[in-house]
Amino acid sequence: MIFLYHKIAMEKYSRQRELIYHSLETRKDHPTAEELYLDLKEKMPEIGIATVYRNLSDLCQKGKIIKIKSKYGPDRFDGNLMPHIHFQCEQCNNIVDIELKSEEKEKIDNDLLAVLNKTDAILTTSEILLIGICKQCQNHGMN
Amino acid sequence: MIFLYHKIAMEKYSRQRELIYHSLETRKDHPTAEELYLDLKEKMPEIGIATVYRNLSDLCQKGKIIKIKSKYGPDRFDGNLMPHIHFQCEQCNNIVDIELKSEEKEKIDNDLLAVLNKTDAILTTSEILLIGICKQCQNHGMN
DNA sequence: ATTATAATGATAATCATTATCATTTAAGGA
DNA sequence: TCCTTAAATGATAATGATTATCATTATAAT
Repeated sequence: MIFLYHKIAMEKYSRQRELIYHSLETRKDHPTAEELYLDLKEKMPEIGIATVYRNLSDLCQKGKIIKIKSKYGPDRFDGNLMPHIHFQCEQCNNIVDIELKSEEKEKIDNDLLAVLNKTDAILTTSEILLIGICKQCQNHGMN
Repeated sequence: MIFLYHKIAMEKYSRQRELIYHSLETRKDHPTAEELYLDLKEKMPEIGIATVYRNLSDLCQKGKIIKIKSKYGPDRFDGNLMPHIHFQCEQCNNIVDIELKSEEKEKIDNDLLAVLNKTDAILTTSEILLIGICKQCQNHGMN
């Protein structure tokens, strides 16, 4: 006899997802999927790159991490959910967080909301990317 | 007798580049390379998609147009060089310009500069993308 | 222990973009 | 006008990043 029944789709634990998430939570940089994959392979040699992409994508959809569309090169991932903006160096392509004090964040949000109010859109989120030349690249010149 | 001499690399006119640039200058939306290609093919059936990508890339480097890294889907291109920010609808993926009055732009720039001054970076440019739900999608619900 | 199914890893497939290269075209003399 | 030169083109191969497929494994509940 066969019983057919529904089961609600539920997340099932996996060591891989745990590792991916924990790594992004603790790293301070913003690795690409491949950079993260190569790093995690050291701790877990059997991990596959598809698993990394799959979980990064899932974690983004659940809002647990953020995908950054890099101005140059492939997408990067960020486990920092605190209000912040990004700075990308146009020479070394590195992206660093710029943390915002709550008063700074409010000021910027207010400016942006004032601008958006002219339209009839609902604001979900905003992304600010500053682009320029970082300290190191100013000193070393072009590599 | 053969004379060898240098010639400064100089831009040579092409009907294709003219068409691509003029189209982006006048369009108010932000097409992807492929969308633009399909549109231009109607006026110039012999145009190739490589030519579109090539010229979009060149025009970007010369600062005559802007490449927008879309939150969803492939890159988009923008011929509007006036100070403005973008709004992308997370349901229909459309991107629209939000023009800034010079006082609004100044306010935002000042906020961002204040934040950046904590670092030692030089600011070249900034990109602001607002994400949310546009008027149409609020009315029609999810398609 | 059994069962159901979510998740994985290998890899094929896809999508967007860039590189290659033979041919065409624009521009500037002869 | 006719040459010459090199930039630009268009077709298409190649690449890079990401997603889909699918047989197998691992988790969690009974």
